[in-house]
Amino acid sequence: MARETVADMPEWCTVEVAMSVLGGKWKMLIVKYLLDGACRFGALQRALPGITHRMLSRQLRELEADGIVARRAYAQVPPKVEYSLTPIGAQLCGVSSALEEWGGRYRRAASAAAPAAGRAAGGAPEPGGTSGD
Amino acid sequence: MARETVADMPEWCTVEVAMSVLGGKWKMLIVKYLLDGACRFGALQRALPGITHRMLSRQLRELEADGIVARRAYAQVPPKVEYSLTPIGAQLCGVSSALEEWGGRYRRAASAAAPAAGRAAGGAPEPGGTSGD
DNA sequence: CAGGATCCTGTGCGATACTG
DNA sequence: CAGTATCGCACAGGATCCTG
Repeated sequence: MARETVADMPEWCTVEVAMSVLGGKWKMLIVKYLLDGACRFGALQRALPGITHRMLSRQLRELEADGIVARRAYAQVPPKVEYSLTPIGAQLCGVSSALEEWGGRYRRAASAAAPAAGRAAGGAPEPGGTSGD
Repeated sequence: MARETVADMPEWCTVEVAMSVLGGKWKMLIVKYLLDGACRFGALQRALPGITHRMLSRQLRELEADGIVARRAYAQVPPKVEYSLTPIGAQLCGVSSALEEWGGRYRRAASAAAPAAGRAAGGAPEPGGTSGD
């Protein structure tokens, strides 16, 4: 068992609940994209550069099991499946934008501190500098 | 190499930037706790139920390298080290609260859908139910 | 009290190939 | 076009012991 403990976690760690559902490399990205509107499997894959067919499929199924996304399959000859956010999934809008805003701010700071080297080897984004917005 | 690509990622995925820094099981929890104010290693460990000495140490060092937390060591005989958030780290406040809010809402929904079984085996939090805020 | 080193394990994530 | 099965690696996360 890994993270089937949503309703099982103590009161104090609601963020842990959220992270357990949105954790991983792709979940948030998928959600963020679906916030723009429902779309097909193929469209999603095209939208997530780097994700494999298998991974997208798996993440989608997990999100579905978690009640975040809804799956609508059309009984056609060329299979067509549309994914969309459930109401609770749509409410991730706030999380997504907060993450986006901070991410942008952080990257800006990181770029300012290490214009040509990312931050791999200690290039921390200058704590007391560019972050003053 | 895993995630030393902060300043290296394309424009569209700021959330990926954020997730790469805050991903993992503990980062967000540590940040969330530090948002309450600076505190010592021991206090943090006591505050994070389940985290090991080693893990906390490692996560803290990673967060420090990422410029999220600041470390202040006192040259005393019983070593005393205080951790706090850097300015950019403190700005995670919004992310943290968004996550908390959604997490709470999600758990509420999950509990409503599966009052006695979590959601391990398909207990998704009723898409069209309690989520109507 | 803080933190590093070593060892071990589960699983997240990915490449490829096959099915309907 | 969408989904699944198998295989495999690398890494996140953890237990334990050792140092200043």
